[in-house]
Amino acid sequence: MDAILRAIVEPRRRDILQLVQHQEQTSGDIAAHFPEVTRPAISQHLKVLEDAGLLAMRKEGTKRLYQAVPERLADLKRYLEAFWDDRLQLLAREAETEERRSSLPDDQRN
Amino acid sequence: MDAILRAIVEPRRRDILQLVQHQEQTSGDIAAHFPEVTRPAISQHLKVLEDAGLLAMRKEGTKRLYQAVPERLADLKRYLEAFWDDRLQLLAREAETEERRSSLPDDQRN
DNA sequence: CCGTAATGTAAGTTGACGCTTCATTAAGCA
DNA sequence: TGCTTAATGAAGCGTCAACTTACATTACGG
Repeated sequence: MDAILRAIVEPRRRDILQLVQHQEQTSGDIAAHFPEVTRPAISQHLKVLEDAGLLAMRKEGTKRLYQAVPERLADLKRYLEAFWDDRLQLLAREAETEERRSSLPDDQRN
Repeated sequence: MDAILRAIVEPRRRDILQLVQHQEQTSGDIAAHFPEVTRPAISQHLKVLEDAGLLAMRKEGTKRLYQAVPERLADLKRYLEAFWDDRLQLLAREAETEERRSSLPDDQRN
């Protein structure tokens, strides 16, 4: 999950995700949308996105076609929903560090 | 929006956000939950979160009380909804870089 | 085979950032 | 005023990641 978050934080990678969200694109096509950086840079971004499971790749001759994997974005969406909606993680961490806090003067009301 | 995304990518900052999501906490209280790092480190994280608008601070004597700003998280939520649900941004970028692609040999089918 | 096109990999540079230590501000209190 | 507590500021360090240039791989077409 951390990998997904790190992947989509980079603005360039978000742009790439947008590009291949609804149709396959070759590495070259994608790179052509970003004249400000070189092709290897795009290649590296594609690798990060693929490793995070956000992109699927299939070869066609010497070309490589990339496309978004919507399920992974759904995973992220679910994670964030949980993040801002429930306090289970908070409680978990509370219990985890409870003992260390016993030296504190206040905030012992739970 | 980029600031918000960068802020929540750091796992420690997500933990901090959880801590102050439903109740105010002093800087010291927050730092006490993270014995693995020093207080200045937490201070710096708090500053990043505050700059991103995710945290509100109020002084009380020598203490500083922090609390999450739910509206900012809502902003992020809306942004992500738009991100994976519509292709407006894709179309915008297409139009933006259309001219540069005219030198390419392929992919001229739209 | 050999050349060329499409792409990825390797190595190195640079800037950002999370962290530590040390110093500083600010408030409360004798 | 001067001491203590709560907290940030500043300088410096190490690591990571995004980028570039140069090289390697893979597949097709003569």
